[in-house]
Amino acid sequence: MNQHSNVRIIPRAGLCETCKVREIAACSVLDKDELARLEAVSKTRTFEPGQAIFDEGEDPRFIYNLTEGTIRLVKLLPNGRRQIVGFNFPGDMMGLATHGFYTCSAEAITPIKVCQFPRQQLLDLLETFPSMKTRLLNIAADELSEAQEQMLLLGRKSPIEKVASFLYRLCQESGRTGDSENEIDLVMGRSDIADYLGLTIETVSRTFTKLRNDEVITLEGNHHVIVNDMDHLEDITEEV
Amino acid sequence: MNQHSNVRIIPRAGLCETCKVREIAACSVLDKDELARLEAVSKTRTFEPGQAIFDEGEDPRFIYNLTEGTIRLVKLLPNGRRQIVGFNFPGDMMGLATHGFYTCSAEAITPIKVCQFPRQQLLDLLETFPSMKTRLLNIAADELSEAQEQMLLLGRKSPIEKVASFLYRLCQESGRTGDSENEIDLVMGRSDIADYLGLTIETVSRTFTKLRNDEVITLEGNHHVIVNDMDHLEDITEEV
DNA sequence: CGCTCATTTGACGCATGTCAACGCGCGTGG
DNA sequence: CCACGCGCGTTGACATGCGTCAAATGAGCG
Repeated sequence: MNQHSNVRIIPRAGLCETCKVREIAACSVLDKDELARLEAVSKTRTFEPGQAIFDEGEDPRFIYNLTEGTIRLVKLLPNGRRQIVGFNFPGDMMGLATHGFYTCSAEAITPIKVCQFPRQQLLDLLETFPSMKTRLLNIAADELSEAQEQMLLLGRKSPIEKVASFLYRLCQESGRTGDSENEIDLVMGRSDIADYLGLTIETVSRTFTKLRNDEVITLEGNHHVIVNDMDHLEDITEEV
Repeated sequence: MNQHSNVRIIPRAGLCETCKVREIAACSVLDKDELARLEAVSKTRTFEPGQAIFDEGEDPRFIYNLTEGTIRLVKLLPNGRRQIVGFNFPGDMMGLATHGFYTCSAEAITPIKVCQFPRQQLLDLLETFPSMKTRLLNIAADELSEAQEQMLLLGRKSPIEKVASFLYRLCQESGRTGDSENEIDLVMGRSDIADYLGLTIETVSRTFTKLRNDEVITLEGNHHVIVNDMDHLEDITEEV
């Protein structure tokens, strides 16, 4: 499963300054000197689609910052049941939430790049970076809000509300990062979407079909979605 | 709904020192001097069962620390649908997770006492309390782990697995706080349990009955549960 | 162009929700 | 002290939405 063996470890040399998530990641609050100290303990690593960055239950030796690509956070149950508890995009931190072990696995969906920090070294450094500690606290509070929203979705929404909510969130995210808020690329497959929304792939597929037939969305291939009626989509997220 | 009007505001006078959650709450890491400064901005308030401490969507002016009693964190959907995203017990912080507004309501289940801090004053103080900021970061990370576990439960577990998981967690909590880990008091009603587990009250009731008939648990009244076979209960939490 | 895997579509059954009635405990008032 | 009503929980009958299983279609890629 976990193919840690053949990952490339890229030596760092003033890379933070040119980092693609320099402006949005947790380290964005650091000054040049602090950033240099952080960089001194960090490594850049790459993973291919399907590879695990870490596995649920492992000793959480590292904390990661995703700089390129998309990953899924996965929890497993006997019987092959799977729940995706979140998708991470560039700028997101992974591996902070633990109980003495990683509480979920992190798997690359696309080719990814991460910034890897030895956990204890990062936590030690954090004690000298008050601004970054505050930043992390805010990030954690935000993630908690998102998790609560997802609990509402999983516990009380119908399949069509779930899918609409999922698409609507991606649109907002897309809008915030400067891209068109009416077009989104789904880098994850239907089965990832199903395991994120607590549905089967068949139900996800049927729901996409229904949204297409109702002309709320247009599908160009399986991974590109155009939202024709954003207001209607928003209505569907909390249908009566 | 929200009956803020008739709550009692109790003046503080060195109360932190005798606080019942002094050893477990986030403020436990503070020294005497720091505690005095924290206490200076705090108020103690009490609420009766059913009263809201704050409501979803409100301006998050305060952060709270629960010192006595039990509260539920609630999110609502049109159609009367409700999801309880968590229960809080003495020592828990409330109101940290926000997006510029409270992301859920907090309602007293039992009579409660809280310690109320003006949000910005607490955040300002936090900048001078590095140890408490670290503590809060750890607490937030823990809550995130719990939220992920709850997503797994809501998205992928069967009713009996959900109820068993719920009871099993309460037993562990009970064990950690020094009480018997085989007996628990359910302060919340069946409808709170249902809305926490993403089920209907009927299904919760039937599932309790099944666990009783299978002699996994014994019910003494509706609110006191004795676990007869903890290993069996644990097995049921992830049945194949 | 053809293979493979992902996705879609269809048929079917069951688990869980819905609706309704009943029971029980508790507080209130006669 | 008992009768009554109300809220909460339980139980039963029924319906249906979503999961399961199976087959067809389509997209991506060598």
